[in-house]
Amino acid sequence: MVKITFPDGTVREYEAGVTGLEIAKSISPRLAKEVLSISVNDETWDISRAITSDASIKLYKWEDEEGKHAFWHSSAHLMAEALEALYPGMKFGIGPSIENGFYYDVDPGDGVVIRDADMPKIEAKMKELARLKNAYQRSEVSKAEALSYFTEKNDEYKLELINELEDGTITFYKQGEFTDLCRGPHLPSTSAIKAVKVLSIAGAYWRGDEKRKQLTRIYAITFPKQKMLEECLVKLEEAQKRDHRKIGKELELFAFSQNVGQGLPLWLPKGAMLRERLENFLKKVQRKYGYVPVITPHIGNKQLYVTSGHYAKYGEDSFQPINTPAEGEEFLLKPMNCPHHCEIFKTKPVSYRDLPIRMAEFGTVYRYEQSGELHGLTRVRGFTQDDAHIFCRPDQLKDEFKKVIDIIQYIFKALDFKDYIVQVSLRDKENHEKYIGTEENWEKAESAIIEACDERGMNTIVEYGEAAFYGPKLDFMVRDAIGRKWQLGTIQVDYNLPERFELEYMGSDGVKHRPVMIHRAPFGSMERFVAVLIEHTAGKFPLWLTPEQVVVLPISEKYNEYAEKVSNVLNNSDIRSVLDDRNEKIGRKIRDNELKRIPFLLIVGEKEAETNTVSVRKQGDGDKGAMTIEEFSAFINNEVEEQLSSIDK
RNA sequence: GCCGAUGUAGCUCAGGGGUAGAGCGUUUCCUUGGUAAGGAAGAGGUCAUGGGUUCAAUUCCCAUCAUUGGCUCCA
Repeated sequence: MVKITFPDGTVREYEAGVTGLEIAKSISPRLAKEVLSISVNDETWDISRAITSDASIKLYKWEDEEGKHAFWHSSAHLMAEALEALYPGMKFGIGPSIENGFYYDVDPGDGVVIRDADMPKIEAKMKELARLKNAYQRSEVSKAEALSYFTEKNDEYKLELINELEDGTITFYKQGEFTDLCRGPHLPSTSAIKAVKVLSIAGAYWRGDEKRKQLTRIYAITFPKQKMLEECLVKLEEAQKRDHRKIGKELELFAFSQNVGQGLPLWLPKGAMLRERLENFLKKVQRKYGYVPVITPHIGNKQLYVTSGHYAKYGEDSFQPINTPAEGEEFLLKPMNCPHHCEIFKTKPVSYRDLPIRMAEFGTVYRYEQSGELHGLTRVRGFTQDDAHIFCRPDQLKDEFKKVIDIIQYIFKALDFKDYIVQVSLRDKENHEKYIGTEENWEKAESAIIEACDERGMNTIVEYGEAAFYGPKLDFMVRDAIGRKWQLGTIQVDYNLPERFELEYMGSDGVKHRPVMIHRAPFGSMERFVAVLIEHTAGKFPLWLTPEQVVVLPISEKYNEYAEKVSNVLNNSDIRSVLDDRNEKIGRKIRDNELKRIPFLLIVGEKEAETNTVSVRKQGDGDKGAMTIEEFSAFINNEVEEQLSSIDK
């Protein structure tokens, strides 16, 4: 007998060799139907694997990440089996489960290309194989056996993986005709896989290394029920409707032109209005925090970036230098603002009493991003950073850092970004070539960030190797509509640029000292921030931000004059109002303006003109009754006021 | 940059070896209306660009450019 301890602490006895599935059966038939994997002493196992000694266990269902993982990982093997059947001789890389489904990286052999058009074929084969209800059979193999199996199969990718494993830890899983190197766990059989969708096909470098061969990555998702697949597809479709590229076009916020160049966004009037309001909002916050505005040119002498170290690191990712024919000087379109700000710091002697100096600039920068990386407004070649550099004394660093955290959290709260990830990006200690500066300064910078986060009680994740080349960062990441993570706000501690630019201040001791720099951008880039904002709000911006707050709709042409008067009165009291005097019926005007996500529609006809009132219609909420123009104007201004003041609470 | 996909009217898209279609929008006219699409008529396209195959290419092939799903990169 073995003693099995459950998560709630209860202990039950079972025959030695009992499986997870049998334990589930002993609890309830329903659980037995739903259980997908099990953890045995914190190791995840197949539910069909025999437990031979006392253990603490936890059973996982679809609702648990571990359960989904087993399901999708098993599905990846099923897909591999299907691919092997369809493309004999195919070689396999890795096939993990991911957040939403799974993929398999495969090498179909020279000259064989798997195209989008092949996706239905793969899907059909997977369904056909799943119906065979083959069991996933686990076996422990020696390294020699493992190597010989894949040597026979001529699969160099698997051989590479096996060579990195230790003998005695290697397991194979086999279902039907397909055997794979795998740690598991897997489902008992393929029978649970009822719904299959191959989602996309893409290239992916073997082991993520662009110098190595590019394999074909096939993304797919599976479910235990057909209905779940349908729901998932509907969700994907809904998410696509929030795509900022689509809404940006619909609402006339921004555009791209081939004649201007790829990755160079054009802000249309409404988008520019939105962005301007965001900028003004941040400027106001920054004034409160003691920032001073600076303005620097769009180009700078190449030497500036050689000094900063950016040129050595990113010279190739910059637009090529502009030459002055007479002097033969080289200028770069500025890829970042910090060197310019360092030069501002140097314009006069600085005393320790002057610090911290907080220089802020909405600085437009240009980077020659790889063409395959460009994406709507989230990844562009010309963008505006809400940049600032704080020059401070070492003893002020942590406090300044915390204040920047406060600003970013304030901004995110104001725009209702609740789900964000705060990432501490540290250096990869193994990889010295990636970074500049002394060990000592890196230690200081990294601990300053970690301590500041602790003192602000922040929930952070730590990533090694994600630091900037000159210093560690704290990054605020937000997901877009289709689940991709984007870095928005960022705070970076930098001991290196002050060194390179020989920045100094006079200390209280009468000796010159080196200041520390904090680079920070709460929005990150205006372009990316607006993109994510569009996707979060689906284009329904908060009243205080939206380019058009009110549209006045006359019932017929007879009331155009009154409607225009209403609109003018509102505009004069700082409400952004426009007139829709098209020759259309009222129903049509309401529909069109609702689709444009206008927060308030004012319907005016005979009644309203006689009584100096407006009929108010709130977006998505229908008729709200009549008000006088003054009442409405006060109401809107009050709403805006309240929205903004509620952020402070 | 690499692998795949896409490129037809302002927008969303259909079509297909014999030089093109729908819906929406736009223009004009009719209509003057009460809370999510009033009616009619018209304009609008070197079918991304450049080559090739063919009697004939927007359609097939190749290249380029742009967009796009990923990979790599991201100061």
